[in-house]
Amino acid sequence: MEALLAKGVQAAVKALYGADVEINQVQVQKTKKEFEGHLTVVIFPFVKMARKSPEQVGQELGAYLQEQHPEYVAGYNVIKGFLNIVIAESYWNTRLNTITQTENYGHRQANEQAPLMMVEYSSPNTNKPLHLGHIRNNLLGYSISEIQKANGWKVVKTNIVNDRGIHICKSMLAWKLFGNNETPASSGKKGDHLVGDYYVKFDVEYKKQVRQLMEEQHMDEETAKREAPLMKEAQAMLLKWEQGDEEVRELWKTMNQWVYEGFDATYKLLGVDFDKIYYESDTYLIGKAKVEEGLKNGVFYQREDGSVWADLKPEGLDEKLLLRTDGTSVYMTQDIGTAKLRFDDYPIDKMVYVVGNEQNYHFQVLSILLDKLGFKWGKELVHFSYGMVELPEGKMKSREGTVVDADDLAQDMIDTARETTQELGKLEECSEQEIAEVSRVVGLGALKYFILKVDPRKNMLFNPKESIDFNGNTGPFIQYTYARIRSVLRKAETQGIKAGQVDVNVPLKEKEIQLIQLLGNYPEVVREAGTEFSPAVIANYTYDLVKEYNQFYHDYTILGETDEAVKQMRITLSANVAKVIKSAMGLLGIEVPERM
RNA sequence: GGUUCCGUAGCUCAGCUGGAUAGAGCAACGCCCUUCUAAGGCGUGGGUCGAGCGUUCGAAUCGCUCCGGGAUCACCA
Repeated sequence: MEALLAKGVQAAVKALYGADVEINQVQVQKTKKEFEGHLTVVIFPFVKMARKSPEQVGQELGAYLQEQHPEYVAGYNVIKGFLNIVIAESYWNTRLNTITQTENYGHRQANEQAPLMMVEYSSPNTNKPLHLGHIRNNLLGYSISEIQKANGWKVVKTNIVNDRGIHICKSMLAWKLFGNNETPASSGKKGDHLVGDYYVKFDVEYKKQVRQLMEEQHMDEETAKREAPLMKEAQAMLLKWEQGDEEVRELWKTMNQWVYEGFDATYKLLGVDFDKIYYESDTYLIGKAKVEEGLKNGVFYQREDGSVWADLKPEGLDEKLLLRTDGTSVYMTQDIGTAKLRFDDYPIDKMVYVVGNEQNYHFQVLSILLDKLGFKWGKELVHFSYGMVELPEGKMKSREGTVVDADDLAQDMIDTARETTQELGKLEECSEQEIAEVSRVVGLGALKYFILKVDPRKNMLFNPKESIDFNGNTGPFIQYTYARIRSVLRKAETQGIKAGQVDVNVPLKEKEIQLIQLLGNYPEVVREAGTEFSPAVIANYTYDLVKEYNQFYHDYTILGETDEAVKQMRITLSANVAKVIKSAMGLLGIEVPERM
């Protein structure tokens, strides 16, 4: 609609003033509520070429448009430098009919030739359970994948598990020393939590040793940290792992397996999934090989101590280490290896890394290095950089026990949803199974919406003391509206009325036009969410739509309407709002209930 | 210190490719269920858009300076 009007204005300016204007110079926006009209043309850009007052130009353009396009321009008014256009009712009804007919409205389906986007997200360490920060990562990763699919990309969701290194050895060692063969089965603990507990146990015992060494042997802190027997043992274990020591590898496999089972449960609870999972233990050697290849080709250089570096000073950055003196790999080396493996596995056109903004520098460097190594998508890789989740006290710190555990939080939300459901007396005649399902959907909806509605780039605050809301600009508010519409539609169906084509001449209330206009914007919103990499765009749009619908729902009766054509239109309008809510929430990974 | 992101109502956030008197939600107070789900709707109060200068017909939005905060600049991942 906006585009159509913009074109009309462009032609009008040409006809009236003989001036050529670029289409993007024509500013068409939604008319503010206080004024009459639906779309507004800003006319300041044309006053110079017309050499008339803004008022006059507005009048002339309005008159011209109405004369040339009576099929959609029903009227106009000019206030200051703004030309407000009233769009014809028949146009809106036609628009509604088009939306009703469109399959997968707002989505562009990928075809065979569609480009392939790989989205890496989650990427956990196997030494501790997922926390709130991971929740944001997982929700963003899943949602942006869905959004890009809706924009016509083929998407491969991937996860790189950091399954090796000193941190896992710490958990393994602590378990060996203090674990008494505890297993998830024997203790009933979730595997990732169990392993995480031993990681904490290591830290506690290690600190004791450090303190002891400082007090009894008068070491300074640095030395004590290095000399503590536990640390030395962990390092020895890592070495054994690298050498493929059977016993160490066996324990490593067992404990990682526990963690994976735990992660899988969390992923399932959150409703996120992956098409392909990579493990760093499989990719780090490939990274080393790739770096050595780069060394041979003169892309990198070696220092006298044997370490390998990339010189990024020409790019305005510093030098970057890629292989240590002892030849072992670092984080960057592993990411290069993973990239190589992925490149071999898939015809990747665009690579997206969903990783926190604390790693902006890392990805700036990675992009340059991949490009230097000849990965065609290296230069164009997207670091979907998102802000931290902060607590009122600041950053979450596992050592201070301030991390918000992912499983606990999700479960709390579901429990709260259930309590609220009971307090409000909803679902009283439903089965336990149905209540549990609605509680799950609503609780998770509240959590997901809370996270996804804020601009991903920004840091966000989570206050555990003030639990996540279920009223206002929230997931449940949107879900509730959906359930309400579904309820009306069910009743309509028992009366034998279904959504369908509406009479083009049916009269429309302003609120109804507003809704059709909002529905009409959906495809553009999906597109913007894709190019901006922002699920928040979808969330905020849906909130606006739902808010508008609730006002309509409050002000007008649907089933009680006596004019059959109007009734039909309202049912169709409602059905389309429900359709878009469900679609939009789907892009956020949020389910919608039939009743709540 | 270099780089970079951020600063909008008491709180959490929209708005930022310049456009009309800066919007929501929460919290506070008041009203609306014999009518399709009140997890809803309506209303009241609450703002030097961190500060200043500049560009412009027009600046929360663009540029510069400053103030305040975060991240990062590891032979950690």
